[in-house]
Order: sequence, then structure tokens, then C-alpha cells
Amino acid sequence: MSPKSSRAEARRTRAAIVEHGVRLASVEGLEGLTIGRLAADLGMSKSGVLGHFGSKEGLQLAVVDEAAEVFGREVAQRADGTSPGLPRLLALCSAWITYLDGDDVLPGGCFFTAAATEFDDREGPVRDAVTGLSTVWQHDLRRHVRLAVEAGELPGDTDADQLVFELTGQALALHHARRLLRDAAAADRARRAMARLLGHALPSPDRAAPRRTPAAGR
Amino acid sequence: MSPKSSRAEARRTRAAIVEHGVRLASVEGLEGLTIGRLAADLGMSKSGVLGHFGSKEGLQLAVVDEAAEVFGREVAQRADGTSPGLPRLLALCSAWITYLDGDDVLPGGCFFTAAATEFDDREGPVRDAVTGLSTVWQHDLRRHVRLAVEAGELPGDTDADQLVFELTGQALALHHARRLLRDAAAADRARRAMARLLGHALPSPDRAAPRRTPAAGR
DNA sequence: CCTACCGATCGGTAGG
DNA sequence: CCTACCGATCGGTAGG
Repeated sequence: MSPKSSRAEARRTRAAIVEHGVRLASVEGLEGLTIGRLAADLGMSKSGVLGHFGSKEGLQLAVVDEAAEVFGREVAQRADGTSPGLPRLLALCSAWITYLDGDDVLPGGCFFTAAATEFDDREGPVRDAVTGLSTVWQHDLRRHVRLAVEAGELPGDTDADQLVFELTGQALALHHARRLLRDAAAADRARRAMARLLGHALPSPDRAAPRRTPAAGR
Repeated sequence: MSPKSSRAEARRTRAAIVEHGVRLASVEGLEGLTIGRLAADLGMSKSGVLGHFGSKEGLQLAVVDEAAEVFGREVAQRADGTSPGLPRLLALCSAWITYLDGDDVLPGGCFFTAAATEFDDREGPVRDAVTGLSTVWQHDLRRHVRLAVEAGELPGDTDADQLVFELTGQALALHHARRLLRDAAAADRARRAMARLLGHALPSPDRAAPRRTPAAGR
């Protein structure tokens, strides 16, 4: 009866499931995410939810994809207007800290930090997806470290892998201090640590991703 | 019929449950740890297991306590023979890295790294226990940082909280790289990062905790 | 420490 | 997308 495409409606339903799923999973974990809870929250039947994914593992994989989109939107894309190399690296780290410190994106904080420890002892497609996205992010950071070295913005003897390892450590320490220990100073500590590692101050959170030239600024 | 004290037997049974529980929880998580699985693995009935703890939460708390003992034995106590201040700090960090890098202590790696992200969004006694033990460990490290500063072994303007934050980050980065990404170079990276933060090389893993003076060495 | 049991919920299927 | 259902397992209790 409805003139609207049922496929479009199905797509929207699926999107709603996945969006709520990533929120639930950020709190309860990917394994603690249940089809029944998801169905109840969305006013659907369990089989209505499951039909979009085939199995719980299919649902988990869709949620990991959605989490990657959230991370891309909240971190990677916020540095889009900056030049490759050190400026991009500083903008990425600043956005990363803002994302990890914030309460407004996902209720349980960074999905990947939680999924990493939850799945590091398992095998299978979900673990592989989490690992793959972590690797992509590290490669992204390393690429800009190398560009910064080539441009003379970082010392010539910089060990790119080591630097990315240590930056990642500060992000993980921020998650730990902010969410487990509820330390409000954690973001400042991470910011200071990363700035020292990079030899340059990080841009302030509010202006992390200027889309135009600084001439437009105050 | 048995002349042995049934209380002593009950204590041994409880210890066996808790020891296996911490191993299971290091892999499956504290929430993924189930009474039924524990009972099956130990050849007991579920109620036989549950009787020792009253509830799943009681079991979880006992497992957290056991994990603290494992950490104390594998890390803190390995530095017992060193002098307070910088030598202790270096020995603690070296033992910490060895523990995080190893596969021989718990099958799922460091219990607390996993429990921290699993429980940071929950409330209740289990979360409080995990948080408390993390805090105690950080205070322990900070104490030796301060002693090192007072002894002139670290610069006078050292920010002890900041240094502990950054050391923790390297430990977390090691867990992430070693267990999720299966990077065999992770321990070396953490070792290098911590050595730079402390301005001194870490003692080698095998001699992390000499009980006597170096004169006894080779 | 056991057997026997409880209601609730799990992931998933049949059939529409 | 639904109802109706499946066997398995969850944490926990009664009673011994």
C-alpha cells in the first residue's frame, strides 16, 4: 500500500539497529550486545532484528563497521583541511584526544579501545575486523609521521613505528584514566605527552580542523 | 571418615576455583566467566561452585583478588630486592613488561588491562575493586618516582603524576600491540619508551630482581 | 559438596 | 517485518 520503497525502509531500519547497536556495544561490549535487548529497545521482534544480519556474528561485524564510521567522522575527518605531514598529525592527535575525552559520541567511550581487549584472545572475523581497523589507523598515523620527517618537520632519525606506538599508548592511557579512574586531568596529560613526542603543541580542540587558511582566523 | 579437616579441603577447593576462574576470566572476561563453565571444567556441580561465593558477583570479586595476587607475584615482588627510588622503578617497569609480554602466566594476558575496559562503564563492587587496584599500583609507581626525585636520580622538575600516566600508556600500548596486533617487537618498543621516560636503561628481564648484591653475579 | 529444580534469556529457525 | 517456537544455558534456590 505504501508508495515508498520497502527496500529504503529496510535500509533505514538496518541503520537504526546498527546505530543503536554500536551505542550498546560501547557499554556492554560486543559479546554483551544481545539481539533481544536490541529488539526490545527498538520495539521490534528478535527475528526482525536478526533478519538484517543473519547471525549474531553478522550483527557484530555490522556494528564494527558503524564504529569505524563514527571514528572516521569524529577523528580522521576533523583533520581533513590540514596539510599532510606534521600539521595533519597534530590535528589528528588533537581530535583523537577530544574524542576519547568526550561523553557525547558514544555512551561507553571509544568502541575500539573496548573491543580490542575484548577480542584480542578470540579468533574469527570479528577479531580480524577490529584488528584490521586498528592497523589501518596506525598506518595512517605512520604515513604522516614519514611525510613530516621528509618535510623536515620531525627529526631525520625519527623511528616512525616507535612514535606511533608511543602516541597510541598515550591515547590508551587517556581512555584508562578518563573512564576507569574518572580523572578529569587525563586529556591534558595526553595532550602534553603527545606534544612532547611530536616536539610541537597540539592545536586547541575547538580549531582542530580549520577548513580554510589561518588568514580567516582572528 | 576422612581424618582431614573438611575446612582445609573446602579452602583448597575454593582456591582451585579461583585459580581457574582468573585464567578463564583473562580470556572470556569477568562477565563472560560463568558458573556452569567453571563447574564443568573442575568436575563439580554449579551449586558446589556457587556455595563458596554466594553469587556471581562474589565469585568475580574473589577472581579480582586472585588476579591482584598474580600481579603482585609476577611484577611487584620481582622488584623486592632493589632499593626504593629509581632502581626499584626500573625493576618494576622491567618486570611489568616481561609480565605483559609473556604467555606463561595467564592465557589471556594481563587480567586488569581487560577488566579495566570491561568494567569502566559499569557500577558496583567489582568495578570499585578493579579501580582500587589500578589506583594502588599507580600510587606505588608514583611513590618511587618521588623518591627518585628526592634522591636526585630523576630531574627536580619531574611531574610524578604525568610520568606515571605516560609509563602506564606504554604498558597499555604493549598489551594492545602484543595481543591484538601480535607484534613481537612490542616489548622492545615499550622498553625503549620507558627507558627514555626514565632517562635510564631498564634492567634486563632475566635479572630484574636480584635478591643479593651484584657481587654475586657472573 | 550433591541432585533437582526454577524462571529468564540466549541465539536461532519455521512459516508466513 | 511478525508470531510461535526450539534446545541450551544463564544465575540462583530448596533441601539434603
